[in-house]
Amino acid sequence: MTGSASLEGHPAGATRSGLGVVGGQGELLDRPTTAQRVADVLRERIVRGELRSGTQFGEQQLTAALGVSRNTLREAFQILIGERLLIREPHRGVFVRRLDATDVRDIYNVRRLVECAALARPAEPRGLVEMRAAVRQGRSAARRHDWYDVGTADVRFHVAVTALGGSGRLDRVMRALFAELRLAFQLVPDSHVLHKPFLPRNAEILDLAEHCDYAQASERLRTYLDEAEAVIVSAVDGD
Amino acid sequence: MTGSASLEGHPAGATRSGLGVVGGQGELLDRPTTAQRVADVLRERIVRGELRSGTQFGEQQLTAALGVSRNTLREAFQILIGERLLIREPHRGVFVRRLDATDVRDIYNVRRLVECAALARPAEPRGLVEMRAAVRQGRSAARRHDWYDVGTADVRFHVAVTALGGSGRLDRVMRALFAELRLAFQLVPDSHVLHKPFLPRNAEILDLAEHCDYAQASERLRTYLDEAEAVIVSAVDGD
DNA sequence: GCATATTTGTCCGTATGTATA
DNA sequence: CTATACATACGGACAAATATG
Repeated sequence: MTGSASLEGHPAGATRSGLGVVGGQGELLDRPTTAQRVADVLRERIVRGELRSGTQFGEQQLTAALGVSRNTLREAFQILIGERLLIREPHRGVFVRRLDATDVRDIYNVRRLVECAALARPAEPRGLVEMRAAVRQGRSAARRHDWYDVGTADVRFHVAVTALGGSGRLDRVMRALFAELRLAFQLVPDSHVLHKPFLPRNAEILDLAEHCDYAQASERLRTYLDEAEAVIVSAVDGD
Repeated sequence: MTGSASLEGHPAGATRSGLGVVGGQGELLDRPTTAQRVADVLRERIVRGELRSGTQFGEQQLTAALGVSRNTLREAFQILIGERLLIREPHRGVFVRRLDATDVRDIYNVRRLVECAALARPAEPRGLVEMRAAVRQGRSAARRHDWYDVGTADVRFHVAVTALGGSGRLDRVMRALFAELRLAFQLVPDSHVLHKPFLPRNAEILDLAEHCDYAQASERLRTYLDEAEAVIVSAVDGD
């Protein structure tokens, strides 16, 4: 539906690695395998909303479009299923995950627990720098009315908050959760209604953290999350 | 090395589902695919320590031992790589993950953040029941000197603590983390040194939670985690 | 309700590149 | 440096389940 997009011009020969710009998070320092690159491409498309929730991933069609074999494609599926972006219905196929209100509430439960805990402790300067950069990116994107990019900046901000927790594993897990969150964002018809009000809230939270008022920052973040959850849930229910 | 163990007697024909008792956490209500069951079997073996850290998973050998094709096996690999139990070294193969001191510290950073936050709030009765059952199981296993099972009970206890957070996604993520933790347990030569001292600590934490002293319970849990981390890290460094 | 077509699930064979003895 | 072993990736085959007429 979203047109055809080859992975790299499918070089007929096997075991070829094209460019592979994105690279996700890559296990260690490996140049990604084909399945990884396929997963990266599909993840990007899902997150951007080019592949809407519920759309089926026909194996036949995708192998043709991406220029990879069915086996490789299925390996990529397993990666994205593990990240909960895809869901497999046995003998029926894999689909872009469709979130309901319960999912949204669950995601925000995780965020409240993890992010608030991470923010409630003295923040490292590096983390604050990244948060500030995210706030700037968000404002810039809002001026351009690029609401997808506002969402990207928002995610970047909260990834930075998570990083305050000081655990690479937590970062990785939360990054996957934020990808799922993009699926939730798509449930809200007009993105600016969702993102615009929360732009200054991030700035406020950053301000409090910079003034070392971590308790207050954490508290503000909690109400932020409560309200964001309410906006999305109401959009789902009212749909 | 650990002998051969067929998955189900490899029925020659394709698309057969054997028994599949374990079932992990299953996406929804699907009867697991072959790759899922293979992943379940391998995960169990890794967690039990039958497949030690660093051992290579030869595709050729494993396909023969499990009676599945290379494609299916590689799908299972992707699942376990996603759970960080296996690691892929490009063009060399996949290996059981080998944890170092940094990994152990990282795991305990996550645990401190998540578990302490989950425990610091009013606990649901159901959660306490599960925690109590875990304590009982731990004591019983200790009487039998079954230290692996003591470890299982310990994990069960802390899974129950995590469940207090009230998020299915968090549970899932932490379950994977605890599987990784079993890898860390294996770094300590004699398990009873690791597990025995922490048996009464769980009971103490449970007691505090049952008396609704959540702040104190969370605090106790934190020192518990600090000490457990120290024990494992010292075992790694002294190795 | 039944026959048929399509798609998934799984296996096998093979070619190629990479690492290692 | 060559040879060997193995991982990577492709393509084709068939059974089984689901969708379709």
